[in-house]
Amino acid sequence: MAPVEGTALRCAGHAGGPFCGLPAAILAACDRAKIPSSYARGQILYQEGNPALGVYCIQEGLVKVYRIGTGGKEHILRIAGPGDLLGYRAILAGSAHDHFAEAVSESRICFLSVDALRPLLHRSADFSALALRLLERELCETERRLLDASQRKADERLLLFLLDCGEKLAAAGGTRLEVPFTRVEIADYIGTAPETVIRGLRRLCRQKLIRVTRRVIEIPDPARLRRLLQR
Amino acid sequence: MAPVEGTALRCAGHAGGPFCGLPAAILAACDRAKIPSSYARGQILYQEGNPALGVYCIQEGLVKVYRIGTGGKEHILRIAGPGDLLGYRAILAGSAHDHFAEAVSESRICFLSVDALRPLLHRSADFSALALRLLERELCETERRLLDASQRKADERLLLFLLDCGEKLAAAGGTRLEVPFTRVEIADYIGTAPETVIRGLRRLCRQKLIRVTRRVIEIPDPARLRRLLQR
DNA sequence: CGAGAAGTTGAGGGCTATCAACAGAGGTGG
DNA sequence: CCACCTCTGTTGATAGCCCTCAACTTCTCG
Repeated sequence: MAPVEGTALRCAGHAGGPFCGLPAAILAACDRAKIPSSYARGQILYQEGNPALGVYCIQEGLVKVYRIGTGGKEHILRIAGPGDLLGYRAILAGSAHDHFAEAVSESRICFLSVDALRPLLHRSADFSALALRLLERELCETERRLLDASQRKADERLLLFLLDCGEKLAAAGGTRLEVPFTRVEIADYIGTAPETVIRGLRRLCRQKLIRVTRRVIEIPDPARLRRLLQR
Repeated sequence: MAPVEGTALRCAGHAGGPFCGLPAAILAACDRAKIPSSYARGQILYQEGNPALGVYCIQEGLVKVYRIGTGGKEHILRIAGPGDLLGYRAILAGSAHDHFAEAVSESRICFLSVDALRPLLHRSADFSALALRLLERELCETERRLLDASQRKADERLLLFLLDCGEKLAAAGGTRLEVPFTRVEIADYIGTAPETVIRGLRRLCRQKLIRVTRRVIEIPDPARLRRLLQR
């Protein structure tokens, strides 16, 4: 891919980003229309029921995407990181948002209003292809999680969470993770009780597989953890 | 929608079918290309790893879509019925199938080869819109199941299965279901053990909420079951 | 410093997986 | 037609995972 100047591309973070492959003209248009802003931990991007005003492209930070289930319990559908695009589904479906999006760490996020996007949407088949790619990826991811939720024990799901987090946070290759999630949030993500998360972490500690100090988790040997999940 | 003659439309089963909304010319082309055939219970439409040869449109019968999880255990991702389209995801992604599709009851299913489809695919934006709708629907459904898998007890998931089955099978409004699934398959769908399914059914029987004789399940008052799930 | 949130630990119990044994149905071959 | 076999369904017993509750500690922030 030719190196195209413009922050829309930089928003995507890297070559694998969502906008990768779009024509330069469209990238430039997006670039002009985008509104960058900062979010603190706990700030809401949008809520269930909100009308879809545009899409959000994460430049830096992590965002939790969740629903409220039975009994007001939060369920985290997905954790979005740099390069991920949020809020596009409601626009595709022409409906209101059906989930919440909330920053879990200090984040820099660009907003692209639907008004600015609409003319491009209708003019270019590239956007359909983009949307298809995004949906497909999200669907694969969700199906994988459904399988894990059905067939894995809580401890294994915790392991999966740690490894996933490792990939999202330590793209640099480091094994020391500053996990921005509370124990309750981890529990809401893997579908268990916070106490179970704590005891799971403790067990892994005792087995010298990880080291935990507050929100910092070190994974000396990720490959070893992955091996535990094989069988 | 104007009534368009052609079996492609009839394949879709009803006005809400997947092809609904496509131009008549495309429908006619699909109609010419389709190959109808019959499947017995247990017959495989395609397997994980198979190259994507085309799409399957279910005219009659039920098909289970599943993966093999840890320890060779089957996990049913979805149950497809009349009007549902299968196998299109591998074509969109340009990859091999990543799951299995198998008839669970006597079925009539039309096959549309990718070769016949390809020229249409590239020529028409309608197909993108169709694919987006299908993916979106599938994703919503999967997310709902993920939530249920994480937050509902096995008995509640059984209830959800029965109600879903009711909708799929008894479109005529009847409350008497000829469920084509074995207890093991029900267990694989809701993510539990077959014994748990059996005991759940028995408990519902004792509470006079359903009547079970072999594979026939009667639900006198679906609304009452649904109310149990509210809280 | 105080209050509230987050994290931790222990005890208890319910849900559910697992194992084992058996009953019934359906299909096959003699 | 019957014997046999296999697959499915069923039941009971047992064990273990994990949820719930409650108390307590630690951290954070005004």
